Amino acid sequence: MPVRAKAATTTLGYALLGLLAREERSGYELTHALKNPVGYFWFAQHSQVYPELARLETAGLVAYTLVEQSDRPDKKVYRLTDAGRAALRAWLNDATEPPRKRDELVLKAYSIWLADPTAAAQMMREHAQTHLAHLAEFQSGLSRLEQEAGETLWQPESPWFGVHAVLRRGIGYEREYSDWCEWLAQCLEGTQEAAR
Amino acid sequence: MPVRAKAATTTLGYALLGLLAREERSGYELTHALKNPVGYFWFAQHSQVYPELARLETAGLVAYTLVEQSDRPDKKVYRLTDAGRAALRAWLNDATEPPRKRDELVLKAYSIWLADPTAAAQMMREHAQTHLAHLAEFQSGLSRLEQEAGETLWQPESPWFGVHAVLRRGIGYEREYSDWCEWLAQCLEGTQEAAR
DNA sequence: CCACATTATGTTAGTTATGACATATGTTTA
DNA sequence: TAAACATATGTCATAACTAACATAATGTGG
Repeated sequence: MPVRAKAATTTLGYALLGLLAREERSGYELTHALKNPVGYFWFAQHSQVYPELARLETAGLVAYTLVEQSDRPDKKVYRLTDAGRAALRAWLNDATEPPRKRDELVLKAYSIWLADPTAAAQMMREHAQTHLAHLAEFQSGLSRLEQEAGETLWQPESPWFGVHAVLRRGIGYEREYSDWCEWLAQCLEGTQEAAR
Repeated sequence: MPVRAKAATTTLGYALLGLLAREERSGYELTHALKNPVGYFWFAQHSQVYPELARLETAGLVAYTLVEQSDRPDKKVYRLTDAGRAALRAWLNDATEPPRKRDELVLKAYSIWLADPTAAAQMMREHAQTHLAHLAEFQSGLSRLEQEAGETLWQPESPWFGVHAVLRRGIGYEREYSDWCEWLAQCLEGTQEAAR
């Protein structure tokens, strides 16, 4: 059974290492990569990314090369060191706590009996739409991945496999979320017979 | 379209108000209530609850009565004020951002191509079990609710309806999560033909 | 009888995360 | 021509959150 060892960095640090394990990137690029699809399950703003990169560098887990640019501001391109790769691998073996979720909409659902049912139903319908839109994004991401990666997206040693796994999670999550919103909307409208 | 108004308190504050809208509770009881089922989507420790209650009291959203006990330490029993109920209702109409998820296991999945597939598969199987256990808890919670609440759990004006909604979300979430873990484990073991 | 758990309420130090401020260059759009 | 946008890297004040410290009464099990 894996044991939770003393961490070499924060979880955000491992997120950055996981990105750099695939290719070299600047802080700016890492910040943008912390959107779709990884960032959909771990996110940060540049104000967190830059200091974290500095810490990772001090810890010897990443190194950077200053790239001078004439047309744009210069940038620091970071890469994973051997120590960084080892730390990332070690983290994968550590025990992981199930996520502690904080979801304001579910919290509102708990008090929804105090709200106007018609307005609440409309609100839930809007959220259903939002999550359907996210679902569509993930699904088209998976389609693109199938084009790009082919069979390698099923091979556990391939970096594409990691993207595949995250996209699958996103697809399941968004589908379930949107179904729940829709179910709740129907209950609120009193057309819940169909939903039972 | 609902607009995000200036908040009267933090989200944790609304969680506490939502609990107090149902019945009077002490800080200690609120902390424990911030487990199943509400707390499964919003949690806090007592070190956050007590100061937040003090702030809510200063803001006039809750009031308390000191209950002296001989066999146990005295306690402060908090109740919702009219202003508190109004603030809670107003919050329900505010726009809600979709939750920004932070899930370390999904983050690990992104880098899982660097791990030993056999060990990783075992890890995912353990997580599948954890989420199946949570699923069972939610399902038995729903069964108990059906006994207690009867038809009222389908009525949008009933406090039970809020519990019902949260439990439904929990059931869907945990089922989906556990399915994903299982799917990923099969992929890692190379028995993914069944999973495609 | 000692250790531990439960009830009960707080504080404090530290970490993590957010939103705004700050600066600089070049390109595109209205 | 002015404004907005993209690239690029940082800082800072505050807010939110965690883990540990602190206290105190009673009940329970070994």
